[in-house]
Amino acid sequence: MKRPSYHHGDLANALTTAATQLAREGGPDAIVLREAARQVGVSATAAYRHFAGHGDLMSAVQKRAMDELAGAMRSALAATGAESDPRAEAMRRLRALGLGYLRFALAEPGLFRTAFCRPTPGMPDKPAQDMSVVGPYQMLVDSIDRFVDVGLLALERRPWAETFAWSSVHGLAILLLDGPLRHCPPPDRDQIIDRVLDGVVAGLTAA
Amino acid sequence: MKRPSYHHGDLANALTTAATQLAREGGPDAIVLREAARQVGVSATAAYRHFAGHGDLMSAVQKRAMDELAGAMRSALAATGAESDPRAEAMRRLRALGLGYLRFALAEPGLFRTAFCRPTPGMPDKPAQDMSVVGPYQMLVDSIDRFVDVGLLALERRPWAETFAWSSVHGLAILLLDGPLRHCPPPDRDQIIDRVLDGVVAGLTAA
DNA sequence: AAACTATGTTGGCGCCGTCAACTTAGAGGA
DNA sequence: TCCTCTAAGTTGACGGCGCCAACATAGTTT
Repeated sequence: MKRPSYHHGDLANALTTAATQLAREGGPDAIVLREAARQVGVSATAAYRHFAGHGDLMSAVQKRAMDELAGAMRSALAATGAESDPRAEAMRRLRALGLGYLRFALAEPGLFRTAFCRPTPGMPDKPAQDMSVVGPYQMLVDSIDRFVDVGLLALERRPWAETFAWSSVHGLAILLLDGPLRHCPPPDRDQIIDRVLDGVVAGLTAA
Repeated sequence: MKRPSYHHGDLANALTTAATQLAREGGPDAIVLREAARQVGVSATAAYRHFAGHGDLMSAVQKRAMDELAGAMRSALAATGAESDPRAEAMRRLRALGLGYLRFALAEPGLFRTAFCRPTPGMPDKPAQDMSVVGPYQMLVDSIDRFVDVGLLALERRPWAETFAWSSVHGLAILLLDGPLRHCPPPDRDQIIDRVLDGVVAGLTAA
């Protein structure tokens, strides 16, 4: 595992990958710059040629995590078969999105927590960070727009509708991962997920 | 600020208070054992006579934070005037609870984040911890039981209904504090909160 | 009064993020 | 071709952290 030349060639990427693996296994707190450098086979301070500091590295990992989440949601959406009734289809797509979100959170808790962890002092906290969320967010917005298109959601109730949906699903993810539901056995868990998705759809489509 | 005697007398409490103040100002990551000891005017290792370690201290702070949250919710509930229509009253109480929850999260972000932060290795993670949440949780359950009592929520939809409500409100809190909504100006914020609470009530009471 | 125990203190370990100063390898112009 | 310049890595050090072992002190008990 010794690199042939003095210069690495793609250290920024290698460090981000190593740090992402750390986050995958232990969440945001497991992202330790020195360990990532160690795994890449480079001195700790070498990282500072490519990252402003720990927060900057973390922010790179966040972006990767968010991309993985977006991918999981995309897959979940793609795995949803077509439907004749457009209303049923709109609901099914929204549920698929939520399910993809939750399944990712449960399958990759470390990455999920990292994706949404609060910007540490020393992190950019620029619009760039919010941009990385555009994948998941845009999918959700599109999915809710369909509700309007097929007449499931009145235009006057459209504003912030996606925020409601996102809040519910995200909150459930947090409660399942870190909250009081964290020791909930999988059968109950699946039932809860179903019920919360029911609530979201009902909350959106209610008169 | 020098204590008169060699023995402090109530060090555990003093440390917890100091640590709680740290958490209030900077969230869970700001809870640093040495700093708490410093502020109390005691050597760092003295804390180990009263706490198993950093995680144990943190867990004590968590309990305090959860108590403060429960207090805020209780106040919010108490501030709600009576209502003639029992259905309207049930809804109003649930909304008051959610509002109290969210206002606390926004007013005391550090404590709120600490209250719900994931058990670190080294923390008990015993039922005791889940017990501390019994205040907020029980209030929510009671409030939703009223929905059943007044016929707003069918019995068959009762299971996990409080989980749905909690997820939505908790998720919104997280998104507002740390998520993509963290720079949302207060007017929009209040509107969002209203809309999400609408969604919760609608999701619960939908046919 | 003596011994015991609960509660502090000091000093030190290994980890962390970060900085300053030095070294190396490779690219580009004379 | 050689020489220089600079981007990319290195070493060594600093202060802060959680934690441990060993020691000191002050109440309590007998």
